Amino acid sequence: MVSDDGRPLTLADIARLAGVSRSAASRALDATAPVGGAKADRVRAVAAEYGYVPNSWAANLRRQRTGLIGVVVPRLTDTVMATLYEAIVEDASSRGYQAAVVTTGDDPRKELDRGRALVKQRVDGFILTTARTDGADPFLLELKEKSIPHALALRTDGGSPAAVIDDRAGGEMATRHLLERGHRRIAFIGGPAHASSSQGREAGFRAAMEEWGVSIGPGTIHHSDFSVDAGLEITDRLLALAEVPTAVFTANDSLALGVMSAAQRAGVSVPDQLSVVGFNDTPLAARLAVPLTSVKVDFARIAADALDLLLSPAATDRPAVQPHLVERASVASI
Amino acid sequence: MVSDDGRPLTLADIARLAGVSRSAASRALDATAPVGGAKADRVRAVAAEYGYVPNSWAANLRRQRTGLIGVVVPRLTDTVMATLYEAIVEDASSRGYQAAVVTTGDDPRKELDRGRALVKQRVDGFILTTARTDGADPFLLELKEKSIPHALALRTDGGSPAAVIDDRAGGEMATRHLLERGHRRIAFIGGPAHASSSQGREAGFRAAMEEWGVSIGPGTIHHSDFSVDAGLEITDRLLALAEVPTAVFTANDSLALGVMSAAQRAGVSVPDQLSVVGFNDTPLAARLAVPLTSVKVDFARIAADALDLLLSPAATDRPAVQPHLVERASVASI
DNA sequence: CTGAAAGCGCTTACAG
DNA sequence: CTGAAAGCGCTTACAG
Repeated sequence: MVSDDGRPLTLADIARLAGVSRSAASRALDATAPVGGAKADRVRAVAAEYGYVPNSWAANLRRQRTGLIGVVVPRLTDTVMATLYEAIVEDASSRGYQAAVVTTGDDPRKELDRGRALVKQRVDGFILTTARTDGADPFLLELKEKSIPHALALRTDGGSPAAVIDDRAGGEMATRHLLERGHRRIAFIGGPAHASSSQGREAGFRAAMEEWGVSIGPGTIHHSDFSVDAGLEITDRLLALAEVPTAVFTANDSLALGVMSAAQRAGVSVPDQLSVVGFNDTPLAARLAVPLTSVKVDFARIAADALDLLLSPAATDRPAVQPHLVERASVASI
Repeated sequence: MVSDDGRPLTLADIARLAGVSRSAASRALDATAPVGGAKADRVRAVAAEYGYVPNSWAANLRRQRTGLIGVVVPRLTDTVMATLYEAIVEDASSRGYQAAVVTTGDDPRKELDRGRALVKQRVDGFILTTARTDGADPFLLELKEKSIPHALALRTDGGSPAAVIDDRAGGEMATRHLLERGHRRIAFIGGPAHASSSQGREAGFRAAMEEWGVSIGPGTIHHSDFSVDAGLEITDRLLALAEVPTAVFTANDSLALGVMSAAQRAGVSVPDQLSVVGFNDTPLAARLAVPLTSVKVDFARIAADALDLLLSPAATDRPAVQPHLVERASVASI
């Protein structure tokens, strides 16, 4: 594994041990186009015997790349982002890449600063979950302008390659589920207005309501920042309406959690007086006092699609990943 | 920022532009021991003007280091781990290091595999949150055996350098708080028996109970895997005891969440019939239907201490970080 | 303080 | 298929 002085073996060591030149050793060990021949076999045998691992930083220096992928997320304390990043790290690793993350706290200024720092670290490309449809995303604009490879995940800006969920289908299935259970006064709580994910889920909500010929009540559509606090606050307002909704569909599970907390604080029983459907099916959903019905998403698939888009020059946009509804106890029939 | 061909400027470019040798340019730009003189000033002016950023991978290759720190955590979907990792990334970045994370899912086999993969990537050192006091930690043993630099965070194995919380003090303050509110039948739910964090919190619990001359009831001390599910399940057992506890102190917030969910499912009111105190004060604690009283921890401090231990050759063990109690609505007086 | 030279560990035209 | 040579972008003894 290591030579006498405790340092890792180098290609030169392997070449010497196999009795070939460094060039031949390098070519024999090249994973993409391994060369044949007796000498090459000997090199591979020696490398395996000594557990030789190429110094990928040196190789990348020569190849003029870094093997590093920059990942930009709002925060890692959001379970969705943590799940996605874990999946990216794992998948990237299997493709011979490393992933480096920066968090933006939803601050475009911070995103620009920290994203640029990663550019200076010479990452080979970026995966962003921070895309906006309003164009107010300075870092993404900079990537485009400088032609730095990038792919979007979970959210799209309408232009760049993006690995996304079929948000509209998810919104439809959640809303239909509530309609089928007899609900008619259904509220929707979305995320930020510039997030395509929230837009799609809202579009699905509206489509299902229209399909069933149910009108959307006044004061029952809200937007937010995807936080528990927003769910708490908006629910207080919903419960104060003249016609209180009997159900709420939220664009993520954090909002749903806020809805349920606010309902409980107000003495409103879930699901008897208020049904709730979330989105993402985060691990906590199943473990709440009242287990949450939620739209489940395959984040490993999203991660794989985003890496494909980034790393395969020929990759075209992937079909949106299909979510599905996981029914639990937070929805009652009326 | 870039030369005509679109590639980043190199040290050679800066040297040429400043009319000095590459050696002189390199020394002028060396952050640790910047050299004086008129030429050096000129180099710095030119570098600033063109926004030159050294290729740190090339520098590290020459310096025989990578500037990469490996971070090993059970999972990133645990808010505590996500918070700590975010803090490590940020702090490491300000010291000129990158952080690469691997997750183990609490599986020593996976930890060994993925940790070794990071060793092969030639990281300069490791920060682990997976230490055990029972010695059954093959990857940590390997790091010690091969003298690979490492520091522990949140948990100690009793030997390696470790940045930890004063868990015992935290356990004492949580338990005293319950005792002061009149509780006597207090249960404790810890984490894994091999986790020093859990051991310390339990020791604090026992010390406070003894200090107040209160005996610990049968069946009221439990260990777990720190999960919500464990909190749910153990609470079911606590509620079935002949003498049901009036309060529970849990070694983390996930367990506390499980306790509260199980209580609500069983129709037991928190805090009227059951008081709960958690540990870590994760963001969710304040946003639950019944806001959770919890022991707050400064994770940024832990991250900084761990990096100090890893990177400063002269660093001695830091004093354990002092937690403090955040009182909310989950504790009632009796 | 300065420059010429060597070298970190690798890959890749080039000529055979 | 193979080897000798050049070079990725940097740092650091060495001699002045």
